[in-house]
Amino acid sequence: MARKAPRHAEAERNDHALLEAAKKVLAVDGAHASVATIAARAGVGIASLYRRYRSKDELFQHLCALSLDQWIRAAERGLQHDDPWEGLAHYIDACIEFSGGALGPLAGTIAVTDEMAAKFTRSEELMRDLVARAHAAGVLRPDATAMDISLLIEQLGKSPLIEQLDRQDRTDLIDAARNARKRTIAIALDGLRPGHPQLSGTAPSPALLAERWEHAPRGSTRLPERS
Amino acid sequence: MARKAPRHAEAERNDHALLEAAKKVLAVDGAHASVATIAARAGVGIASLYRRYRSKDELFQHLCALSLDQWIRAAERGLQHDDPWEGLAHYIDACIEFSGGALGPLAGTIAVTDEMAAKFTRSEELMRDLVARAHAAGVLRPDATAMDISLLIEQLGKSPLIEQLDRQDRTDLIDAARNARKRTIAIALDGLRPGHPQLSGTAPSPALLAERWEHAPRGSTRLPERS
DNA sequence: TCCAAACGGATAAATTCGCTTCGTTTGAGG
DNA sequence: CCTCAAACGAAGCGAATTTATCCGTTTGGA
Repeated sequence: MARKAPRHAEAERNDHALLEAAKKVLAVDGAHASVATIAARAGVGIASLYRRYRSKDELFQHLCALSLDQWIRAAERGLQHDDPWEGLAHYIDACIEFSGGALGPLAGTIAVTDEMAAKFTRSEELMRDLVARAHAAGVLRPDATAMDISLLIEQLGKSPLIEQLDRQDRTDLIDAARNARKRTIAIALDGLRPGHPQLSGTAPSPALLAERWEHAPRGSTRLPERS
Repeated sequence: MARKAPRHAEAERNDHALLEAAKKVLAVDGAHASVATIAARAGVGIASLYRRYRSKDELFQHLCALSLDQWIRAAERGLQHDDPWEGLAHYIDACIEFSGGALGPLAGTIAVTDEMAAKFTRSEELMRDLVARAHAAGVLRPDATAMDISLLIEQLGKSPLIEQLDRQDRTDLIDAARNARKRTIAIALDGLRPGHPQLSGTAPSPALLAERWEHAPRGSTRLPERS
């Protein structure tokens, strides 16, 4: 069996801290976030980052894959809800909450792995179900498509005000800002209920978003097995 | 009298192109946009930028002041509308359209001049009127405050999808993306109409946003007279 | 008590940025 | 058709970042 893991526990903790830190820093600094900032925020040395990920891009790819997992889980939990509207609303809330607008800036800057593309497809299917169920129950305005809702999530996930306050360490105000955004989200959700005038223009094609995850410029990079 | 302006016309055209380019680049690249990128996008040399503005910050300050003017004009035009709801809706639409999410990332990175602070105060007053009028006419949900609407505008102004497409020069898709965002905006506007359940939480304090423009770290920098 | 595994931070190498300097082009007045 | 000041574009400079590596130190199970 032998000496395999003298500080295995610490390594795993650091791995988690790194991913959490990367998400926060990405949300605040945008796509040009530096590895030094991420490592510092995680409270680890830079070498610990490069011991797990061969490059900055690989870290971001891993982060994307994990976020896609969260989307999938959120959709599954939404479908378990008995009330179709509550299920959809909780899904939207959850997606806005955990993504924190971190993935938007990343789009187009990293190579898309096969794994990521597959997870996106799965997530899209689940969401289509979620929306179809709400439509069938008549609790969602008929002219709102899954794409409309995806875009709404992306729009609301990124909050310039919260990012500014975060950047300036105004910890006294971010609670108020988060509360304020909750109200904005609630307003948008109300706009999704039935009983509103027909939306103008044609519904956006799902390809608009899908293209982001399907476009795989180079042979997919595979992450090394871990754990 | 004498030889005063051999190429005055070209200079003025370039000035305008610079400001327009700065807004676009800021929206796409965020607050770390470089002067080289801005000058290139405007189709002028770097020196032409520094001949008009003593520094990068001064260019951004001027841009902010101009945007605040646009906000004010949009609010005034909204108030001229006979229909209180139409006036408010057009105001929101206009603000989202021309700001393009350029000012959000700028917040907190440049010094706030007295001029900017004054213009923000004026813009805030006009908007309060706009909202009060809509409230009085009963065409706006009573629990939505001016702050709620300001935040909504800021949220919807910045579109990660459009920015990504812009960055990648996918000119074939940005029209579709803009149309898609129009739908998102329409949904949010519907959520502002009366007849929805009470918003949870307390209304955000106006200070949340105002603080951004009132905070004047150093003595205000004045722009050199031009024209 | 070992010693492999994991650690952190200094550091190398390359890039990027804000800004200046400089030689060239332009176009209205004479 | 010259003249020449005003405006131009772009190469270049030093300072500051950024990615990634190297190496001496710490840790904790066998």
